[in-house]
Amino acid sequence: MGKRADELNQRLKRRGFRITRQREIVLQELSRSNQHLRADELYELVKKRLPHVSFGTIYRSLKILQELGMARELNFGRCFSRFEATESDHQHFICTRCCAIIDIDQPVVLHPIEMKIAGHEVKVERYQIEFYGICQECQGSNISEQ
Amino acid sequence: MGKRADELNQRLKRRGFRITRQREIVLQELSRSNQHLRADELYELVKKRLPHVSFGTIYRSLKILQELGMARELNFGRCFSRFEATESDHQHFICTRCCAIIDIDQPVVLHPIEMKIAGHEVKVERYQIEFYGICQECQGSNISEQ
DNA sequence: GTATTTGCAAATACTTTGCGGTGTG
DNA sequence: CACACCGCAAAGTATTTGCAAATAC
Repeated sequence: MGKRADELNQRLKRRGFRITRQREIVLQELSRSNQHLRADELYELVKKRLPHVSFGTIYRSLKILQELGMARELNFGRCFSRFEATESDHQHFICTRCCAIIDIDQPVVLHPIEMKIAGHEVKVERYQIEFYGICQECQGSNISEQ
Repeated sequence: MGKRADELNQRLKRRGFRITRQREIVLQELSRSNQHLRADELYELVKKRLPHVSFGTIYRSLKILQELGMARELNFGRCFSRFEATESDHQHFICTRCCAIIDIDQPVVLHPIEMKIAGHEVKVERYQIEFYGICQECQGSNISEQ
């Protein structure tokens, strides 16, 4: 059994959830495709292995995976909701024209001094940086540009 | 006429859009309430001044305001879509429990070196940093934390 | 005058939920 | 063998769209 599936089962068990093939496959497909999947794309992938799976199950599994900290929902402006498995900590570039999402793999670290949020008694657990702009492909389809 | 309305009219004209009371009021209400409004909240505010306004108009005006760079849509995970007027550049803290959004007014600057996104031929136009965590109110109503 | 925009309502898109049957622990 | 979970379908929620009337230019 994969290390990842192991982790999932442990976390499910610890929270009183049951171990099911559906949840395992949803996580597998989400992790395997290193992309940012819309719910319907994930549904199609899972359906190849579980032909009778339903959207309800996809959404319910995603919700639990998020609760377990093994998946994350991404919403960027007007673009669709996307989901990704949370393996590495990385940031995203989002094309404001075509909604393409590109992972920024090298760490973008905020200096401690910049993380001070004075005056607000909040507990910051994580931060997420989104870079917005125009992707290479959309630049190409511009009005005469090299 | 307000400076802000002036700016709106100029931008509308430049893009061949027409100047209408609806668009002016949508922008006014969005700017006046220094909050992050859901579409339905904005609708209620505008409705006080234009009793027959419709959701269609709200959404269409918001889309144009965004196109003109005078409003911005915010989506944070599972929380609703919110809209805000783009006056100052600031970042956001989002409570993962109650979806409260707190503005971080002091600048959080990324050092130039940290903005290099090597290997991707993209044009970064802006970035947005979101801090996630638990807000003061939700910390108070805690039950158990590990 | 005419092309854009509005109000209204219906349609759409995405997600959630109720329920009866199924499978895990 | 009890209770969580699934598949299915229907409902819910947020947003978009078609169209005739109103309005900006």
